[in-house]
Amino acid sequence: MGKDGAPGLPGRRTQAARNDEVILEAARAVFVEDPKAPVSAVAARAGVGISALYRRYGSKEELLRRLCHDGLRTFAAEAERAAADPDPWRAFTGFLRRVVDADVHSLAVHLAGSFTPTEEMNRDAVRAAELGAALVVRAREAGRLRADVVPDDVTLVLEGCAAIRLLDAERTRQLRKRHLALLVAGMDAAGGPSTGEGAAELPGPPPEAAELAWRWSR
Amino acid sequence: MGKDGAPGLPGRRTQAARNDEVILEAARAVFVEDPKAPVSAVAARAGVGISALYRRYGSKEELLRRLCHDGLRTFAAEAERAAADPDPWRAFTGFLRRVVDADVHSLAVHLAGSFTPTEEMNRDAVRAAELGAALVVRAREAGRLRADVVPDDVTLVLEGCAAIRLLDAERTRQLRKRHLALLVAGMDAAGGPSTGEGAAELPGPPPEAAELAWRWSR
DNA sequence: TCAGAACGGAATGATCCGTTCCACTGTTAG
DNA sequence: CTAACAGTGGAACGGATCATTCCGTTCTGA
Repeated sequence: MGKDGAPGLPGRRTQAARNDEVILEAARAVFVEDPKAPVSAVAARAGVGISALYRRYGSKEELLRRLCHDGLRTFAAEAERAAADPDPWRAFTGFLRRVVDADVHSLAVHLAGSFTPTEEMNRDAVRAAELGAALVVRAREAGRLRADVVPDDVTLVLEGCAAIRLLDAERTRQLRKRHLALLVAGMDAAGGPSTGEGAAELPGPPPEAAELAWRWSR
Repeated sequence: MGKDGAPGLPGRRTQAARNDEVILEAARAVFVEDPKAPVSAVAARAGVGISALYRRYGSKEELLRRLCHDGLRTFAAEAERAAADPDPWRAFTGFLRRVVDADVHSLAVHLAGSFTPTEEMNRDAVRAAELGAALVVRAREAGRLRADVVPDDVTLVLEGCAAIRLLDAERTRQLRKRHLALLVAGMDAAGGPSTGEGAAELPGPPPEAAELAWRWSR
C-alpha cells in the first residue's frame, strides 16, 4: 500500500477511496430530499452496491450521525470565517448566505431525532451555537441589526430558508437567496428605501407558479 | 330522525355528529404534525375506533383530500375577506397573518402528493391563487409593497412560516407571527426605521434555545 | 498463483400500516 | 316490546417496506 496516487485506471484501493466521497455525497443528496429514505436509495444514487455502504458505516444511524456532524462542522467553520470580517453587518449577512447556500440547516433539522447524538456532537453543537450567536450580537451592537432580533430568531430564519425546496437544486439555491434577501432586509435596522435609486433588488429570477406546482404531480 | 338537537346524554346520532368533527380535528392535528402518520394515530387522537373513521371516509387518501380541500377553501375565504379591506397594505398583511395563524399552508404543503387531486380541487386551487395574487398586486400598485415582489414570493413566505414548528401549538403560532413580522418588514417599501420611536417591535416573547432543542431529544 | 480486500445484489426477518371483518350496543319504528 | 339496524371498537389479515446479513464474484498486490 502507498503507491497509488492518481492512476488512469484506478485499482481497488483508489476506487474505494473515491467511493468514500461518492457515497457521502449521495447520502447527503438523498437524505436532504427525504430524511426517511431507505439505505438502498443512497446506494442506488451513489451507483454502488449496498455492501459498499455497510463496509463503511456499521448502520444507517451511523451514517446519519456522520452527515449531521459534518453539517455542524461546516456551520461552525463558516461562522469562524465570518468572524474574521471586520464589518459586523457584512460578516453576519455573508454568513447567512453561505450557510443557506450549503444547505447545512436542512441536514441538521431534517435528520434531527433519527439518531442519538454523540458527546462530541453535543460539544460541537454548543460551540456552533456560540459562534453563530456572537455574529448576531456583534451585528446588533454595531447598530445595523435590529435591536429586537435575538440569536434564536436567526435559527428560525435559517429554518425558513431551508423549507424552500424545488426539484432542481440550483434553482432552489437561487430562490433561497432571494427569500433570504427579504429576511435580511427585514432585519436591517438601517432599513432605507427598499426600492428606487440605490436599493438592493431581490436577486435572481422571481419564482413562477409552475416551479412551485411540482408537489401536486404525484 | 329529526328530533335530536341537544340532548344531555347524546344518542347514537348525536354522538356520530360529534365524531364527524372530532375526527376531522384529530386528523388535522395528526397529519400536520406528521404527514405520513398512520390512520390508527388519527383514530387514537380522536378517541374513537378505526371503524368510526372508515365509516366516513372510504380510504386514507379520501381523508387527506378532504383535509387539504378544506384548507384550500379557508385560504380562499381569507383572501376574499381581505379583498374587502379598503387599505391595500393592511389587507395584504392581515391576510398573511390569518393564513399563517390558521396553519393552512402546512396542510397544503405537507399533504401535497399524497393523494390525487379532484377536478374541483384544481379549480379551487386556481381560484385561491388568483385571489391571493390580486392582494399582492393591489398592495404593490398602492406603492407600499416592494415593486420587485411577485405573488409567488408570497407563496415562499408562507412556506417559510409553516416551517417553524414547536411542540406547543400556541407557541408555534407566536413565533410564526414574529417571523412573519420580519418578512413583512422586508417586503415593506416604506421601510422606515425599524427600531426606535414609532417602530413596530417584533411581536411575542423572543425564541429561546431550549424551545428549539426538542428535535434532538428522541 | 493465491490470500483477501472490496463489491453487487439477492435473501432474510422484522415491522408497519391500510383495510376488512365481526361481535356488540344503543336507537328507533311499528 | 322487539326486530332491524346504524354506529362503533378493535382484532386480524395481507401486502409492502427496509435495515441488515450473506454469499459468490472480481480485482489487487505480493
